[in-house]
Amino acid sequence: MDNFQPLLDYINRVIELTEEEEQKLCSLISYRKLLKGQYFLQQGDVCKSNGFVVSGCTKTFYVGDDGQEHVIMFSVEDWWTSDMGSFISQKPADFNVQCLENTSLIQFSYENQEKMLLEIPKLERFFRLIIERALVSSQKRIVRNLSMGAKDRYLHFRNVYPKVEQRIPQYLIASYLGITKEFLSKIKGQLILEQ
Amino acid sequence: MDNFQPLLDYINRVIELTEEEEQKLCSLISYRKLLKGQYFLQQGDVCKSNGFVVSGCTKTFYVGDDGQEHVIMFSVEDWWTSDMGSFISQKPADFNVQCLENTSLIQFSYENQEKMLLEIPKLERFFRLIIERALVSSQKRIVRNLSMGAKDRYLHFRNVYPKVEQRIPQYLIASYLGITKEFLSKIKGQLILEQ
DNA sequence: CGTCTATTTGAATGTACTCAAAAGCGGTGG
DNA sequence: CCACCGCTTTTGAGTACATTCAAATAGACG
Repeated sequence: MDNFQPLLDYINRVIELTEEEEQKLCSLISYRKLLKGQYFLQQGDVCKSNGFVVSGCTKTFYVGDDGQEHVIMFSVEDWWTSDMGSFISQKPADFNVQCLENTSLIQFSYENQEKMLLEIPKLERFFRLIIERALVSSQKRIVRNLSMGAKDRYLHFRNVYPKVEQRIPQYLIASYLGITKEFLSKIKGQLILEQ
Repeated sequence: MDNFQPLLDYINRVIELTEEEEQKLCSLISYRKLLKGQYFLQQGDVCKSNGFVVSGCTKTFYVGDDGQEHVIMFSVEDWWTSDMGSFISQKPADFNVQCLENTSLIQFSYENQEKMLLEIPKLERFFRLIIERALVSSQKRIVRNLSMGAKDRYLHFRNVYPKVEQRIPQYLIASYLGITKEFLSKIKGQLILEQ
């Protein structure tokens, strides 16, 4: 399937798959298109598949007891999207995943992912490596949240994901950074005055 | 080696190793004792090994530009300790790992870990699974930091790690929670008044 | 042009921090 | 056994960073 090429490229940057393995893999995944606003996963449902974003963008968010939304992550091209906690345990999800744009993604269902790991053991390594990297990023984010003020967290975000910033509404970025939309607006105002 | 039993038990709770594999594994790891206050890893050094804590306790922390310490995690019995970012890239570490008590741990050196993954492919799965769990915890911690006030974060910590709380000085717990020691003290005072 | 959503602005408030000082708590030695 | 030391915790006053709420402004789209 032509549609799966971005994923195969992504995987082959980490490990090397044979033709055969690629075919096997492609037989176990599926392609899906979602419209802006559609949910890939809803809080309370079991996360039955991991998504690899081919185009578009999703936000993963948590709705607290007070009804407030907290953005956990954005997923753009070549990123994964899911509620990993729900996926690995097959228990109800804590998070929602919703499309911020029309989004195409490749789905790994729980059953098929298990199957492909048994049939293509190399993928164990692949997933270990990418999850290691994700864990490192996650830890670094915790450190930033502990050690930086809101302004520096915003500047960091802007430097690291300049393209992501441009396609996502500011109030969602504020939520991702752990601040209110009003305060982010004030920070931006201040940054403009500074130079 | 008798000393490695806690690790073998831990691994066998996740996957199943044969006698042979256990022996192979044990030939590639080493046992190490550190005293209270000693460093397992220092910021700037390359993290050459992952540690599995058999007894004792370590803190992993980051020293910011302003000189302030930020505790990333505590590792007690049956937990891992390292700077994963440094370990997987073999680049200088951002974090320090220091013993809060006399600590015994099992070391996985970078080279030997690679070797064992090649010789015991099952371990790829093992590490994938435990890292997945670590990533889920890390994400949940981010959510707590975004969605809860300091008091609720403390209560959560106290509920989830009651034993850990008792053996670690309060000012380090404050740092882990992302608040000052003074403020944690005030929260505790307030909690006592409340009931 | 009007409507809807997103962003900005301002004033009042709250949560958590800083700094300084005092109190508590082990351990050690006289 | 008590006095002293170093380290941790507590307390308080003043401050800073970030939030809330309300209202005004700006942008996007039909």
